[in-house]
Amino acid sequence: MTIISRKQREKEMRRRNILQSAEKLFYQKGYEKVTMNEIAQETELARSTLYLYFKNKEEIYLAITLKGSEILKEILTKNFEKGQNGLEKIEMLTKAFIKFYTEYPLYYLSRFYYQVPFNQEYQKIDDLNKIRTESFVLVVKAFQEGIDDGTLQTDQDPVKSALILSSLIQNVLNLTPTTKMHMETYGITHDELIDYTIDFIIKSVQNYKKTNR
Amino acid sequence: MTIISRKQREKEMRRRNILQSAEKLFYQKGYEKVTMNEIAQETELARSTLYLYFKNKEEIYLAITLKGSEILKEILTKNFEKGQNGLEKIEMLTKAFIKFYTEYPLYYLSRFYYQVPFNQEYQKIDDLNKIRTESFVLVVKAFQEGIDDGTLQTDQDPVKSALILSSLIQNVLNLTPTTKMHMETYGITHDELIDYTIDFIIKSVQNYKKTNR
Amino acid sequence: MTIISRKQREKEMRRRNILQSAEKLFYQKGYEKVTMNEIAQETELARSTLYLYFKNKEEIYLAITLKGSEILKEILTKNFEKGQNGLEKIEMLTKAFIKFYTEYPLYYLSRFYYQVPFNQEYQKIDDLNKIRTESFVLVVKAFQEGIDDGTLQTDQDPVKSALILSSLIQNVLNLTPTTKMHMETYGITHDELIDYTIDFIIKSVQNYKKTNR
Amino acid sequence: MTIISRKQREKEMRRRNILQSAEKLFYQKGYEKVTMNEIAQETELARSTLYLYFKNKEEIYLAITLKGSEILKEILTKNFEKGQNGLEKIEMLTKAFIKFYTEYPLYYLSRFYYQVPFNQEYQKIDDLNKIRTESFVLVVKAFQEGIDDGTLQTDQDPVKSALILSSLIQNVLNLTPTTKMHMETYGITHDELIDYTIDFIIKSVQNYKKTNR
DNA sequence: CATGAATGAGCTTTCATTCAT
DNA sequence: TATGAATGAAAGCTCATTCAT
Repeated sequence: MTIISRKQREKEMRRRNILQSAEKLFYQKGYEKVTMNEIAQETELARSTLYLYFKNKEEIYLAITLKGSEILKEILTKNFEKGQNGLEKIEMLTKAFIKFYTEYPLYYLSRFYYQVPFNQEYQKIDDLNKIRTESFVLVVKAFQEGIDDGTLQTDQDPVKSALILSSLIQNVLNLTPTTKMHMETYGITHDELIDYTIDFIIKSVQNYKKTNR
Repeated sequence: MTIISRKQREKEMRRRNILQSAEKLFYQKGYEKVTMNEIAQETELARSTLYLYFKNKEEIYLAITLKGSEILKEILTKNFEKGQNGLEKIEMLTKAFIKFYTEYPLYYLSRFYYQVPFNQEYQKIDDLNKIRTESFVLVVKAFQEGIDDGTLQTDQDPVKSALILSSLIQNVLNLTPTTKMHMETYGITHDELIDYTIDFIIKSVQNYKKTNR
Repeated sequence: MTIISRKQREKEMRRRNILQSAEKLFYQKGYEKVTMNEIAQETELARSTLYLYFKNKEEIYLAITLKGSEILKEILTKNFEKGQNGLEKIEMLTKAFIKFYTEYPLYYLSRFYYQVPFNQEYQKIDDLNKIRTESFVLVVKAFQEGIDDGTLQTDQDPVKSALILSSLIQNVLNLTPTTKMHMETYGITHDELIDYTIDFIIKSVQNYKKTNR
Repeated sequence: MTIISRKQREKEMRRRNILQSAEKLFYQKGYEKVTMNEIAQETELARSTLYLYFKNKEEIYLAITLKGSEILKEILTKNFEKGQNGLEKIEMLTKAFIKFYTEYPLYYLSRFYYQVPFNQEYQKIDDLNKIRTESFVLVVKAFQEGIDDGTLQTDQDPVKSALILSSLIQNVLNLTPTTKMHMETYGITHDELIDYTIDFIIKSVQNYKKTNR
């Protein structure tokens, strides 16, 4: 039994290694530009060996994206529960995004390269979408709670606000080259921008008529 | 002389045709997935003829992006001048983005595919960056003006707010598949989201202590 | 116009060259074992150039087979008309097969490698089958005529006899390695076997009660 | 000793299993299209285990072919002895082929795929050829006997007739797609064709001057 | 100026075979 | 003995780019 599990562990390890290498490369160059050869070299395996672990390039990509979405969902769920009211929940969720990005920056590629033309048949895409929806629902819930308990502005739409929140955070975490350029021009660091954005979000959604922060 | 200029005009025409076809295709399928063959067919030219007008595929992409950035800058500049104070200028600039997106949707690809790994040598990238910077500066200026004249919240950083504004608008105009999915789940239309986002931005940056909108 | 036709001729020439090389290789090694690379080398073209002339390997194979079937049909048709009665027509058709084989031996591969797993969709296969059927019908007709005019045995089935005739001729023209071995063992040449087979066929189908050959 | 022989029996068993699976697959899809993986799966063994029993794919093929040739030879030998004169022997041999084909259809692949480019070095090919020659010699002998005893036409060449006989039978048992198509066109069944061919053969070789069948 | 033709480099993927365990 | 893992070699095919006309 120990033998089996060792082998399995090793196999799982290899799989993870492949995913790590692929993540890194996808992140650096984008899905299309990365070749199976590069992934193989990065993993120090033969190109053909990759096909023992993944059916094709798409599956590698999907595995990474799925994993990332799962981790994010987990972090979001935990943080959601830590908030005592709607506003706090929004704060905690926002920080959850930051935490995810900081600890697993590579997974962020998922947002950028989600454009990949998957064979629609893939049932795995459904899995992915399910998880992402579950994550998003948390944000909506937090908004709804805050609207109900009066910690957030009561005239806002929870869904639309959730969409805006997600957009903002993703953008500020995963900067485009142009944005980077603007930041350099004005000497702004990434951390500064992140902090500012968090403040901006909170200020924009909280019920300033009620709370005095 | 007239002959020369006619020829030149025709040449310019062809160039534009190529760019139009390419824009459309890049927009539909993404830079990587578009082949020179497709661009040629769309333009009704031979594949090799494209190379008389552009050094390679990258240059076509760059030309489109540059053109789009120029148009955007122009619209922003015009609208900037229409605003009487900082807040109005921010409003006008926000609407300028919408206008640009509505009238030249194809150029929006630029944001998404800006990731294309250009040979750093390209001097054309500098041109592009220059124009984009000029556009961005306008937004910063508007914020500064509003902060100075008291129509915008005085404790905000004009540059960081400009970055957030740009991000938000771009994201809300050019939706990711995931965002689209969330919108479908909750039955939200694109126009609704755009309107909501504009309101959100204005509300977030204006000096609510002073103005009563 | 001459320019166009020259170019077209040259293009047609290349196509033929490719087909010739492919024929030779298919004949020598069998469809599966022949690579596009080999065909390219044999034709002194780049591998990718082949794809300008044929969509894929299957199409090359089909083109050869189709061409061969067309030539055979033509020869059969001509010879069919030369025979004055059924028996003579059978003789002429038999000789037509020999002639075809002698002049275009490579096309004989068609019989052997017809097993190739074509995508059923191919409409070209229908074309091929049509021509082959037309050829076969000629043989059936000849038998029917001979049965009717009494030069062939009257108690035979024209279709089944036609099937046997075709089989025999094809086999004797295109020898399997085992058959070759047997021939070597007994010191029999290919021409001897062909002659003997022709005699055998005629003797077997003719009306010996009537004719005195 | 019993232990050893049990082991040996088991080993022999495995070998046979592999051959059975391979036969089936070769028959269905052709040598080239069958992968070692498929053979392994069909046998419920690991891919690499096949290599303990056979040096490579070719050897599997050869083993099947050899086995088939041995069985055929045996059946031919038995039937040869049952015939009382040359004509009867030819009849019995013809029926032997049919019997072999009916009972061991899979082995028939041997004829079709004999084209496989074996490394000439193989000594096993000599074994195969020896057996096939022995089978063929039987047919020749039967013809010779019939010629000598007057039951077969006396002016025929025993070897050449034997070659024709073999060809005819093999072809009629193992139909090409084209032949199948012709048969469908005219609504002829395989059994009908087989029966007709047997009659045809007998009628063609027997001494009609002497016998009155 | 325009193009048809050609190509080299590179892609994803398959598969027979080897080898350490 | 049996196998899972690994791999090299090769396959078919695509595409941006070049070049002679």
